[in-house]
Amino acid sequence: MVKFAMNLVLEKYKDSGFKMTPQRLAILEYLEGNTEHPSAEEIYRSVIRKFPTMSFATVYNTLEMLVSRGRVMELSIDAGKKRFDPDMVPHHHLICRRCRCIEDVFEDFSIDVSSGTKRNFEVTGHHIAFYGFCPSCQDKNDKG
Amino acid sequence: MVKFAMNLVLEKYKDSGFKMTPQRLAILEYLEGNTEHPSAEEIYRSVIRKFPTMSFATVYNTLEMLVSRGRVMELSIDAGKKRFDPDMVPHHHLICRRCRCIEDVFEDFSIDVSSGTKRNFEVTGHHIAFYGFCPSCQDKNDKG
DNA sequence: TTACCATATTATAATTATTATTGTCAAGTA
DNA sequence: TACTTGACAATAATAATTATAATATGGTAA
Ligand SMILES: [Mn+2]
Ligand SMILES: [Mn+2]
Ligand SMILES: [Zn+2]
Ligand SMILES: [Zn+2]
Repeated sequence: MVKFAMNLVLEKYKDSGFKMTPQRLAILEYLEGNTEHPSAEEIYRSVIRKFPTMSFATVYNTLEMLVSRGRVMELSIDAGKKRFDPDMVPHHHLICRRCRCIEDVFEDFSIDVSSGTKRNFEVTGHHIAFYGFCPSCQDKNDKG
Repeated sequence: MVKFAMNLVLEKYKDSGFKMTPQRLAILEYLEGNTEHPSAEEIYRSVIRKFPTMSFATVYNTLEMLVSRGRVMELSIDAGKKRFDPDMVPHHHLICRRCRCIEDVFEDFSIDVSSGTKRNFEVTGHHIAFYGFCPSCQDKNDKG
């Protein structure tokens, strides 16, 4: 089962032009279908279980490579750290102000982008960040 | 003219509950009406011209105080660093992918927030980030 | 299959952004 | 005046990320 998933990821990236290594495969495997929007550290903490010699630099290098090749999205919606999204289909996010969890929103809100072009801004994309409190954080009183 | 502006800022924050100091006044003065969405460093670089003994910690402390009291907004739309917006009126932003300049967008796009409540997410606000290229960056070819 | 080489990995140093700590001082107050 | 409070600055500490350099390895061409 795990092996099968591994083969799928390997299959998917085999002819992608970049060198496949066990480390990269582990990172890609971790990201495949992952909707948690992990940070570099979370990715590192996960893959190091399988590859104890894994370097943090490898995680950053691989992420940088994947982002530059349009395989992974870099999200700037969490202050202080980047978070990564393997889902390249344009979509939006629900962000919990308390625990910083991030959920996907796939609705298309058909935003009128012309306000940008009015100002000679060439708009190539947009992202809606919905801020609020996730189900498990609504109970807890401290909404700092 | 400068003195007059200074008095306006002083007037505005006089009865706000926090102690007015020359350093804070300089920071507030710099932020007043500023639409550049500066980072802490840019604020520091500006105010230190008037107050050469100004500490970076004072900038961060003052910003933290202003954010916690709802006087200034903290923006998480630039990877790696926070940027600050003294305009508390809800609005959106145009972000240049190349030079990272940020422009205000005050249109109300009347987004349907119900997609959040469907998932038991309590949505308290939203922000649209329009990504693209500012007028001066469209000329330059390298759109990395 | 093997030898080669461009590139990946690792350890580590350096940088950048931010937060925490601490001693000092100045304004307000009993 | 003595006491309290909070702001300031210096500086240390931490977190996230990027850069450097030596070594190892995947992919390929002979
Ligand atoms: Mn997502
Ligand atoms: Mn703004
Ligand atoms: Zn939450
Ligand atoms: Zn620009």
